[in-house]
Amino acid sequence: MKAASSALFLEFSLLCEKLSSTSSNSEKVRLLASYLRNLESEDLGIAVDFLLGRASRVRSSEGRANVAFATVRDALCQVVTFSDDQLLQLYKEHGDLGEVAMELLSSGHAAPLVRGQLTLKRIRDGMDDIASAQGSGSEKRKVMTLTGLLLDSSPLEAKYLIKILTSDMRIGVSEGFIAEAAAEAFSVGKEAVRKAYLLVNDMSKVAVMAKEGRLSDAGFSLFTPIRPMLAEPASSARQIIDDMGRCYVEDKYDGIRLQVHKKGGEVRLYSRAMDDVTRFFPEIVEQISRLNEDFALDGELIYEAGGRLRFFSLQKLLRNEGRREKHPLKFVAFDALYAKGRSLLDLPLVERKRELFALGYDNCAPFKEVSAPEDLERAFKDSIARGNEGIVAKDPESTYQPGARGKRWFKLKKALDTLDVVVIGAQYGNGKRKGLLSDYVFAVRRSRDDPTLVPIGKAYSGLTDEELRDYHDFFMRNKIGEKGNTVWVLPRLVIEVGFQSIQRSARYESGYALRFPRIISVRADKKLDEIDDLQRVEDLFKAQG
DNA sequence: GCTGATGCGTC
DNA sequence: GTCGGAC
DNA sequence: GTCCGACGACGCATCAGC
Repeated sequence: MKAASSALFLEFSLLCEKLSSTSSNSEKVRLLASYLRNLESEDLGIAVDFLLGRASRVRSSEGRANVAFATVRDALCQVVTFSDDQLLQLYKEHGDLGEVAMELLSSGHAAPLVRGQLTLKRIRDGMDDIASAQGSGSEKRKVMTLTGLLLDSSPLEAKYLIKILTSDMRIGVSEGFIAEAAAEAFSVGKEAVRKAYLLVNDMSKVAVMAKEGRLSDAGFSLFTPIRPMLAEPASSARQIIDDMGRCYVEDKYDGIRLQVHKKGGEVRLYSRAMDDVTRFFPEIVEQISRLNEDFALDGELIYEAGGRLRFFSLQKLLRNEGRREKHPLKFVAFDALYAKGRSLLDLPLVERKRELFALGYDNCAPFKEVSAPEDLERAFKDSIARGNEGIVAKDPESTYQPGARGKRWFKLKKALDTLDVVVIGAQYGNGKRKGLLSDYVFAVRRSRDDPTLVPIGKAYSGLTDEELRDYHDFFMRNKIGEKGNTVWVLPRLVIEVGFQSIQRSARYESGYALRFPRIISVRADKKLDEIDDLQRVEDLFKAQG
């Protein structure tokens, strides 16, 4: 008898099948709980990671394996024969690489006579191998390892193998359900599991803690980031006041969310996804390490010069390790999570602000208390005038709720600009939008006198499923060509797109692109000669300052 | 050494 | 970041 | 209220292939 036995991957795959075919939340929890209950600790950790599409633990906190379409295609090539056309066709039909793999394997070209048995641990080892591949030849190595696993996979197992590897599970299960299931499986309180998760921030660890009765070990600790609290979008100052009454308001900066932990001489910076980004921003480390106290702060990293380009300037630095030049970076702190040796998460904002300002850090975000819509409105205008995105309004009595987008923090952003554009193409969707033209490419006129259409962006967001289905048929009737994933259509459908701002772009012929585009309405009343032109785009771009 | 494809993380 | 859909 | 999935633009790192 082998000591290192491990749960079968086939059972895991069957569970996933059941999960994806049920829409009932309670049924999902029940299925998960009865599966998780019988796993020993190591398998439990792996199973939770896999359920969340987290392939490996090496190299990346988010479990990414640096594998997507191309690598999977190359591995499948080793196992089954198919043409490029076939593959694209299948992908178009299924909108999901895992399902494509299942389909290809079940056509039965290459099933070996004897298949090794796949266990969770064996898959995890393979995933680790793939994720840790680096340097010259790493692509080949990834393909080889994946091929090895595929050779031992039944079609169903291949489906989930690929889904995990590409972090593309789509089984309707995420952290929330796992938390509930772990509570049920190991007979512990749901709240205890949730609370541990907010602090430990790793569902696979939390599940194991629940199993082993160690949930109470969880506590806030320095150098373990927590999920940042989020703000709910609001449509007006009045709505915010109606919901919260009195609130604290501060500017919404166009930067990068940052959590700063300091203990003694050690300073660590964490991004919104809780990746350690310390190495990219030495300026901030230097500023923070001058301070005396130990603490954890929440705030926004901003670029102080560059006008409209502030966010882009930051983005350039984000992966740029070991640079020599200095940049005008500033960490604006707006919350304190930990100070004086204790967690502040359960204190109301009023007191957290007090603790924050008591640290003597000179870049705390200024804030004001308001209780009238007009005052909030004024704060909003002032913020825009300072070149910021809008405001965030917070309930002074609220505790810090990690990861929550509740009605305790609201954000109010600048009103959208809009353009009337015409749809010139549409792309096939993935997952639940498989086989559906679900992403529209649109264009403006070159000028008032020149009706040539120049592409400027893509959008789907804003349409309902029903509308997508209707326009799918419309586009198929107006199809004039097809290339890759895109169907080109006669320019007949005029839509109004909203966006946050306009960017220079090499991606589109127009030379511009839209930030956060969405479809506001379909302008069936408008004709092709009524859409906006490039001149207007340029005007809007310049007006941004 | 350069270029294009690919992957990933920020908003 | 955005949004719609389902519970 | 909350969770989930289907999507936008950008820029950088990495690797394959020339």
